[in-house]
Amino acid sequence: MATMRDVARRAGVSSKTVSNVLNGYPYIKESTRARVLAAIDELGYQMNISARNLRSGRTGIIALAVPELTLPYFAQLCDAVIEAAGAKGWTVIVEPTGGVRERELDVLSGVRRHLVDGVIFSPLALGPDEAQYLQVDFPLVMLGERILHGPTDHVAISNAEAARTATQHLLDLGRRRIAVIGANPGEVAGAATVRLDGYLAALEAAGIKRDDDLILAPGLWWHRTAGAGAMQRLLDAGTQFDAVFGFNDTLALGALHVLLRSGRRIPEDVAVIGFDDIEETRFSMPPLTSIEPGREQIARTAVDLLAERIAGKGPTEHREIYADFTLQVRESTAGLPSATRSAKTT
Amino acid sequence: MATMRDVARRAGVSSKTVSNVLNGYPYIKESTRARVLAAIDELGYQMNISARNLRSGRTGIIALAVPELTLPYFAQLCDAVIEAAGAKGWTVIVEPTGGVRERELDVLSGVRRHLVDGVIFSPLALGPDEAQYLQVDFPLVMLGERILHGPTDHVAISNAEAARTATQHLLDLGRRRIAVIGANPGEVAGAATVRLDGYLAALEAAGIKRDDDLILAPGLWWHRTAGAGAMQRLLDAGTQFDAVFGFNDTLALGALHVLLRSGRRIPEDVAVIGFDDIEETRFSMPPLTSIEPGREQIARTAVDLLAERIAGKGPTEHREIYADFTLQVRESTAGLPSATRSAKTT
DNA sequence: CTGAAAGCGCTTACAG
DNA sequence: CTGAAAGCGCTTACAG
Repeated sequence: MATMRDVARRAGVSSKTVSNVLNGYPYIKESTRARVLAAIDELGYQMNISARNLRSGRTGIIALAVPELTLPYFAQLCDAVIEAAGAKGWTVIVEPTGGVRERELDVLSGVRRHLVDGVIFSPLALGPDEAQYLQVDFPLVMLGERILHGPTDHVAISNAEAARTATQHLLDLGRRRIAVIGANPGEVAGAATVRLDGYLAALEAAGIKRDDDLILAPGLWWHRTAGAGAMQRLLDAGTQFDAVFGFNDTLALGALHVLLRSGRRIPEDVAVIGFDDIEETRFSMPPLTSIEPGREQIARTAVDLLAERIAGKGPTEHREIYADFTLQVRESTAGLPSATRSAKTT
Repeated sequence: MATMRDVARRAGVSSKTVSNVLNGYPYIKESTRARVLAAIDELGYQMNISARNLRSGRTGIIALAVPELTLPYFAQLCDAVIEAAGAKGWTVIVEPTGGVRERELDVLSGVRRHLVDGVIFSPLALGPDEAQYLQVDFPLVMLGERILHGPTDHVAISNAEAARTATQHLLDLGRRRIAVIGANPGEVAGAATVRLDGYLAALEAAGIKRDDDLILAPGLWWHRTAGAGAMQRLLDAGTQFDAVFGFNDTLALGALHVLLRSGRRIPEDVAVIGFDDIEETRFSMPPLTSIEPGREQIARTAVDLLAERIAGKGPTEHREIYADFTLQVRESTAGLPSATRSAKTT
């Protein structure tokens, strides 16, 4: 494989000049640049990123660590981050941790520190007691709710407010027995806790008493199957309810499935709302009302903050940005008289 | 940040000895090893992977390049490859290409050649005329149908046979007007072409003439919305049909949505079948019959083949492995009298 | 079982 | 506008 030195020799210059050409250094005679580029082309030269990295510390690569790609929220988040980073000329490597503690610590331990310029990290296993691990010597931007107010920049969903809005939407429709799927007993911090707070706040403001029978814990992984299981337990218990709030869309879609199986009419008997606004919400029957959490904004902001830190800019203190959410009303709560339903996709 | 030399100094040895300890070299006095490990611990030393890489060429990292994570098939494939690679002690970096030609060429050009020990690559933009680009000087395993019989190891779905099985399943149910969504006119090779071949073969065997009105092209990206659009066009055209075969599950689910909107009963009026067996198939109403393409096997085989190539083993000639598929019959084709429908999730 | 020397392929800092 | 020297932090090849 050709090295920079080979290119230099062929072009009749020093390797410094080749390096200058490749790095866009402006003060190069046009004829020199042309000769260098020709030599690069002829030799099929590709720079060795490890070597450049070893010397300069830069790689042009950032890492995005998330729990699991099978959860649509994270898959869509990845695509959005890749998009935002690409606009800045960066490559993203995605590092799924499986929500495994050890692999999440790896992200922070710096094992791959030298491969990337910075890291965007959405933890699942690590919690609020472990903020000390975030004290790292590389640019790091945190996502999610597991560790708030840590020592780094942080981009988060306005979870409590969004959950309150979702609950209020159901209350506005006249629902009073609203089940939630997503509680995580024992969790001190995390999306589950914060969203539950928002739910409870809305109930309290409406003068409705908390009923623990309506608060369901589907487990750590918010897949469809967990939502289906939780809903089945609620039905089996015979608890009365007229609405369901899934703390993410896959939980809500799993619950919706079980409700339809049981013969409930949606939303007449039970209104259903989710959270994340994944693509699939538009295609369930009926389409699922959801909270759009500001995914694009989260991705863009995380990349922007990281870019500043990598450039050594930004304020000394860490920043906490909360993205803007939107309630997306669809038929799973709003309903439509079936006569006016269109065959067109909403 | 501490270097190997710092560790060596602290332990009173040479950096070679530190290197030996870290790389599991067996012939080290136990007391020496203990001193080195203690020094590593005290200094919080982390090896610089770029430096090791520059010298040795090994990184312990493999790249997986796929079009887009928002497509559930690829998200689930990623998780499966990460799992299979992790069992071998490898880290995976995921490189979404967006199906953009230039970024797919980047994967092969070696820009990041020095960051990874090998690459697993599922192209979308690159096609059969471009097999020459696969002639690279690093271990590469190809996935998908875009470039068959290239110069590298290849793992593929038994697409034609699987599509034939899916079509035969519909024929066995007595369906005769089977629409397909997923054709890609102008494509010379790819999943669309091969699956269409399988469909046509099944029809021919059953003595049914091809009807181009039933062959729908949803575009390059097989998202739900593309499936919905294609189905809407079919309905608008007034073409009669009694079954739909979506070339992937998201196309089928988009079509299913439009069919339900239009008031069709599934499967009584129209039977629907997909391809990929994504998690969501179990939660649509009705649940979607699909082809499980052997995802786990594909992931495991791709990693195994790559491991052999990285180790410099394996036969000189390239290998082509076809994964085993399974037809997963669910209610979108089989139906169930509603009386016997259980509230349980299948 | 361990060490001293050389070098992987770049970029930095300094000249000119 | 361009070059010669040094060095980033490891591992290889060779001694002992």
